[in-house]
Amino acid sequence: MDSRVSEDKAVTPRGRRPKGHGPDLREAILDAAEALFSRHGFYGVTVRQVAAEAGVDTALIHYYFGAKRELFDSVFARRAGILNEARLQAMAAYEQAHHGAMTVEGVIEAFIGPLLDLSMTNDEGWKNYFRLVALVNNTPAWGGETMHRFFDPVVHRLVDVLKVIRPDAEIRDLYWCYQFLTGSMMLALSETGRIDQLSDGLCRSTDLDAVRARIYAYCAAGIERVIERKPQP
Amino acid sequence: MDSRVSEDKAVTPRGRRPKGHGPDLREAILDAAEALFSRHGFYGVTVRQVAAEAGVDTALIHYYFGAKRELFDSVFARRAGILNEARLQAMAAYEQAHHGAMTVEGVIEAFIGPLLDLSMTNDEGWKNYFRLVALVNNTPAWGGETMHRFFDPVVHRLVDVLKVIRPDAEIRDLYWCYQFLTGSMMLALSETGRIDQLSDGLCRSTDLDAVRARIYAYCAAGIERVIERKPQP
DNA sequence: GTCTATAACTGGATAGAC
DNA sequence: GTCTATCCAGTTATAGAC
Repeated sequence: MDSRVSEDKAVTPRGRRPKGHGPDLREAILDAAEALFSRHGFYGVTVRQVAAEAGVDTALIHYYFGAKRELFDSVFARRAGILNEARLQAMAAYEQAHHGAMTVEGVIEAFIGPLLDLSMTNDEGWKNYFRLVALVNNTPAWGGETMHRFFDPVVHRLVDVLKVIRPDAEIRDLYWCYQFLTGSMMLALSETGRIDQLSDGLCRSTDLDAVRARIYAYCAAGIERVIERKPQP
Repeated sequence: MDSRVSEDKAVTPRGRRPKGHGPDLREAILDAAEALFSRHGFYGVTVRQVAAEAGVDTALIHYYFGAKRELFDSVFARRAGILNEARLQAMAAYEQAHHGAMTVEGVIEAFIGPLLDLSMTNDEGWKNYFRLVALVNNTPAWGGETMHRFFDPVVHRLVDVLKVIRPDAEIRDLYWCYQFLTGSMMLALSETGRIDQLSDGLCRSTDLDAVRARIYAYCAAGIERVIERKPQP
């Protein structure tokens, strides 16, 4: 790293890493923002609240990230890469291990499994992140475009693999099935507490083992039935 | 209905009907609020914006509905009754017409169909309303509780009927399947435009006929497979 | 890098005229 | 019922001290 910054815009170091002191404040801010945005949405959170939660001053947030919207984008982008990598790897591993004998359910497991794994990590941040993605996913205003920017490649990968297993499947069916699947998956990962009240405590939305035990079969069966019936023209 | 209101709190007529002049401003305000809240969420909309959209003054909104939150609740409650009524009726009709020969897919159609029907009405308001419900449905902070207050009875009805058709089914499986189903359904009804970009125009999220042609089969197959496999203890 | 202070503005809500 | 005018709490964002 060159110590002389010469003269390329020496104004504000937006997006710059902090020097390297003990507790990384930049990450702390992102964690706090992630937790709050995921529960109340972009407009439901103030920069002040994020600052309070992170134990820093509001000015510092603007110093690191610029405007509030840029902070939000940074939160969204932070884990997207890791997530995509994990999913692509899981799908590649499944293909390698089972090529010639791949099943729809197997592919679905490779596609959804990593999300459940990450959500069950000690890192509570992943739960918040998935809540955030779910929230963005059904934000009509700008959600579609955002999802598109970050997550399309993995989905195309899924569709491609399904097409390999079921060559007769109509592509449009696969896209619609993906949409059904992602709706179920995102709601489950949001852990909204709805099922707890609905079932009067019989099911708990935090019980991701229960989700895992059912969602692969549920989605796979749905996909199979849709692609196996000739759709009416 | 008694015409004499005697003396019960003659302060502000919150929640009162307007006298009976030409264009019903109260409804216009609700329509505007519905459209805006459904796209930007509660915090993403200002009372001023609602007023502008409805062509009225902000003061009038407070006159009719009180605080902003009460306006939101009024929007949410307005169509809930009609919707629940339509769904209960569709399910009852299905039961009557097919008792003895009910299928999972038939029940699911009775459960989901009315939403698609209403969304395809000329009344654009229903589309906004479903977007709003979807948004509330995965709002971790207070969404679960709100859904619970308004929509639990229809869901219990669905679960009961499914239990009749498949007496061996575990109740917990049915609740989880309902959650998967509602995630798919709400996302589809939100028409976020995501699938349009994802599929590069091959599918359009506004194409509810395409949704209808697939979602019944998808959900029914999912439910059947989940309840037919013995879950591991 | 981090904090203090504050500028500049937007929001919800109401009082009171008509 | 409806609008005008306004209050004031709370917000983003920045300038500048340390």
